[in-house]
Amino acid sequence: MITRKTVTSSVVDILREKIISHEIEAGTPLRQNALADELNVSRIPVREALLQLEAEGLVEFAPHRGAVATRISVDEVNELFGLRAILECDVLGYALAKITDEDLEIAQLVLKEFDELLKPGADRFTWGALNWKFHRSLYLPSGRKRTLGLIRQLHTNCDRYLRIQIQLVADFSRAEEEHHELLRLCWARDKRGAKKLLKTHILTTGRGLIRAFKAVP
Amino acid sequence: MITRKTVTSSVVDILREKIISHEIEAGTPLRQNALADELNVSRIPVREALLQLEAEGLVEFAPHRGAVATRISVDEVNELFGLRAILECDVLGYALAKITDEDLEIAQLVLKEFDELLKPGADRFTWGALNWKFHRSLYLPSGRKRTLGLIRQLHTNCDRYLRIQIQLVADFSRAEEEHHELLRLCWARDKRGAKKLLKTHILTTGRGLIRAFKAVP
DNA sequence: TGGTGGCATACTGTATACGATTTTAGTATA
DNA sequence: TATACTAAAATCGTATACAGTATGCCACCA
Repeated sequence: MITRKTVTSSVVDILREKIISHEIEAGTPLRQNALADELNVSRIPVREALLQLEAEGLVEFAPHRGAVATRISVDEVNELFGLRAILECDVLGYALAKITDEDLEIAQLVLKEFDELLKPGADRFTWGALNWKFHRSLYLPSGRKRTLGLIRQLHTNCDRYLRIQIQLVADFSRAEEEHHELLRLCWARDKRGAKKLLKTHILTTGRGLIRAFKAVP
Repeated sequence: MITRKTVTSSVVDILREKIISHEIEAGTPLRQNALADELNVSRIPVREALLQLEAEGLVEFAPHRGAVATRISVDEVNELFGLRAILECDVLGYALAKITDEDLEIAQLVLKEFDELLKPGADRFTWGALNWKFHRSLYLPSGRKRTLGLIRQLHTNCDRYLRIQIQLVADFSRAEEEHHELLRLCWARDKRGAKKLLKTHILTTGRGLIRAFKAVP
């Protein structure tokens, strides 16, 4: 099965990555012509990509003034992690009711990839993608597509700010430990314990980010 | 302050209304040419409108096959109302901590509009919009923009299915009573009571809808 | 010198045109 | 009769072209 990719979808991916990685800084106006020239495409796919990114919350449009990479406040970071905590704990509850051993083994494999990442010299920029992959593997059995869609968006937005703090290495390894513990609780089908841990897992990450955020405004 | 409207945004509004009102039925392929001719615009704004509606969950795109009005399952209705219950209760908690008497008076006014609506002969199709207006007025003081955005989308999606059941008149007046009671609890700043009522308010509406849904598949 | 109005420029929004892909209908073959 | 293949039509995706709107600069006036 080959997957056909439209130009627009490629542009979406490229721009999303550039925004998440802060190659495009928050507040930067996104000139359609410039982006089109840079990517060797016409303005139409660029426009359509920007519209999709607006839906994801990464850019904002103003009529006749174009798109701007959104600038986010501390309050909003707080809100994002709060939403994640609520929605992810909820969906985890549904997932644990149905989760199979095979599902858990898949999650285990993702954690293996994580271990690689923590070795020195590894590309830490894939951390966000891998983090999402792990979390998603636990939520997928719930079958709650809408919720998963919302959570995915929240992760994308959170990643933008997680990447600011490279100094969060310590936090990464803490997260890693919590992931292992979380998976253990899932194997035990301990719904209450897993939800509780997940909540603090998400909220402490958020708080750590906000602390670092305030230090370097 | 005049509000400039682009063609695209008008098309979004028109198509959204058509989908919510079931003038465009679920599963219908949305031909870009046909829509463009019908609305006397070119295909570009139609495409861009469809992209936005995809983000709202009202249509789905398949590459080179175009957009289709999404068909929703009972499970998904269930999920939507579940999400509403969680998110709205959460945001109501934050809102009640800050809500002022002026905010509450605004909400009161919206309820007045509601009373008009329940009189015989009134246009029941604006019910969904008004319902959202009331709920929003209670949540707005929270200042949680992201959450409000998500909830708005959920309301739009729920409306599509609420409108199927015109026979839900009884349910409408029940909802109306609950709105008054909810507002009363907000005046009293009874956070726990308000959240509890809101939860059952949303979930019973959802369950009623699903019952009716199963009766007429 | 400070402010207002008008023009030039840059950029966005929309239309039109073209090329690519999918679907469909028809024909040939097993 | 059913299936595989081919050609044509329909539809989508993208490029190019034009029109409308915002922004900045400069002349002009108080």
